[in-house]
Amino acid sequence: MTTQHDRDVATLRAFNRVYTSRLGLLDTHYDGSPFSLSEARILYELKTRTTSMAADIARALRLDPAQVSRTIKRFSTRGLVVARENPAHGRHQLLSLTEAGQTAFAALETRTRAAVGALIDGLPPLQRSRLLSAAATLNDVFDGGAPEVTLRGLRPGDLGMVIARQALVYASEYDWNTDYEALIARILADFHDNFDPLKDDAWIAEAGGGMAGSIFLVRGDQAGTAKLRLLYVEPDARGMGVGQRLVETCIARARELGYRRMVLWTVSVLTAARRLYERAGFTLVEEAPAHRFGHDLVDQTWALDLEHEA
Amino acid sequence: MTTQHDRDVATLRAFNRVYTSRLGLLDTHYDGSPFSLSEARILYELKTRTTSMAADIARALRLDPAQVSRTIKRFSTRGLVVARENPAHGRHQLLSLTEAGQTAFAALETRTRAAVGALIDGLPPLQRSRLLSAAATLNDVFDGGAPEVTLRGLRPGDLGMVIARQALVYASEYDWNTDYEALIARILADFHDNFDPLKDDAWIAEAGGGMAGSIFLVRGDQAGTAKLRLLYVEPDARGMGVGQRLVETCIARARELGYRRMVLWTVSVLTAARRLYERAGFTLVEEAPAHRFGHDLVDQTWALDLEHEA
DNA sequence: GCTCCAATGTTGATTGAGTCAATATTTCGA
DNA sequence: TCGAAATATTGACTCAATCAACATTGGAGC
Repeated sequence: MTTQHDRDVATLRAFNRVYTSRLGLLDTHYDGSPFSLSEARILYELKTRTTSMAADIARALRLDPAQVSRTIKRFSTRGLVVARENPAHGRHQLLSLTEAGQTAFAALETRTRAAVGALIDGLPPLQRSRLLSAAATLNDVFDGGAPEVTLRGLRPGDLGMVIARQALVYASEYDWNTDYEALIARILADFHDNFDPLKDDAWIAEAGGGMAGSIFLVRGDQAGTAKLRLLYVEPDARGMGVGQRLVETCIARARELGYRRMVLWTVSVLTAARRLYERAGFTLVEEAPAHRFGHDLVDQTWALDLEHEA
Repeated sequence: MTTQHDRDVATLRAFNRVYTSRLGLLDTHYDGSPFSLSEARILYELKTRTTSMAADIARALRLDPAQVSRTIKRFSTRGLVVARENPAHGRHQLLSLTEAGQTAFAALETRTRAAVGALIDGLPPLQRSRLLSAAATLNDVFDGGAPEVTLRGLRPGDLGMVIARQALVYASEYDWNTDYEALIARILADFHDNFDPLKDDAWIAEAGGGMAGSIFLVRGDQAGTAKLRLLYVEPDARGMGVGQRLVETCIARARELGYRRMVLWTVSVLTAARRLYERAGFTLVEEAPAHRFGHDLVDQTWALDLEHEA
């Protein structure tokens, strides 16, 4: 039996093979280029970090200091690099490109850009955009550090994404049918059409360039009562405090807008959400069985007094 | 000034650098492994293509025949590979792994899988899923051949994706406001709630694992009249015949369901869609200016007689 | 039949990549 | 002040990569 983990490993290994055979040539020794791949990488480091030690380059590129030393020596004899003494530290030497080195680098850049450009241009638009968005994602995953969670207001496409993600996730996790999707589509259409900036609000949580969650604040049926609606956290973003931030932000805004009470409707199977509500001070005020989304569920109403809480 | 193309090239080159420094070690010479990266690649080819010539391997891996020859020779002396004469062709030799070769390969596989698995497990869930989906996309872009366009029925999440993509694309291309998003959210909620399999239908076009377009068939106000709604083609998938296939499929289904006439509502700025309608035989029956989605647009109604056409 | 050509596989030669070990030098902290 | 750690270099070695030369074989074309 193959687990998801096995399949993930296979995917990544296949990617590795594809990369080595199809893309690896991207940086390799173009016909007639005076630089090998390794030399080009070192040259790139010399250019970007204007003054640097050989040891810095070795660390950045995970190369052996011996190899860097020899490469720098070759560059020196070719007149591409000069090593100045560091007055502040006798053992460090400051490497920098000469005029000739700058010129050689520029020529290499031009050639590389042209080659990469040709590869991109050779792809049909769909493939190109898929390639580039995947490449950008990988850059961010490996170079972007820990993904930061940010909250923002609604933008075009957000309503649809909220509908799509919730419908898909609850269909796969709880086997809910598409009644749920239609329900939230209508809720969000109403939210937009009745939107009053003094009574309503909404937030999208973003992490790593994608949606990580969402929450909506809507006026309730009675004056002074707000409704918290459609709290959602992406499965992959769980455990990052996204839900708590959304709930807290929503409650704080409700207070700002002068609401005295907040209610929300949910169903009992959504246990992760339940914990968030409890933590925020909500209490369960009503429960009733209901047949929804193809299942026998238990409707719940939770409420929070906004006046007599911290 | 930097064009989009320049940025794309930079993205891909950054990806290349990130890959070489962060992921390149994936296949490299694990401590104590008896195989170098190049040897491991050749071993992999020997395993997967059960019998093969050295020349095949050289072509597959874009290696020099000389290098393959020498590597195979090393493998032979280590007892990992045997070369049998090809009775059909005296110059070709059939290479295959010995028992020892199979064992060595299996050990290498185990070690590699463990290393890749450790890398995956070391990532937080969000990063992991982003990495894997990007890797899968790249595999498909480079190994999957031309993306095939397929049509399918609705699944959970589709309504939301249709809303999200149309809202986002028309906002960026025509600067429409979010009224449009709310409008189609309501249209699709109604579509779901009133759905009758004998009168309504919907299709999602897929290409390369993502949505490439969509179209909806809905019963009209008058008996015998169908409405074509929400035709949409992803910008990246334009020019692939997606729109035409959607329209043709929709019309064919309308005929099947016994409709005698088909109408559609659109606005005049959607010129690409207009061409599709004309091509399918629709004729413009009504035009009226209207202020919609934050702009002065021209509403259009098109109609197609389903009885007296091919 | 024959010749020419292309493909296959091998070997030699050379340069660079990659790794390990040893060493000289310098700085910095205990 | 001493020793640890970092920097830079050199030697030694194996493999990767590339080019050139060459022998061998099968097949296309005559």
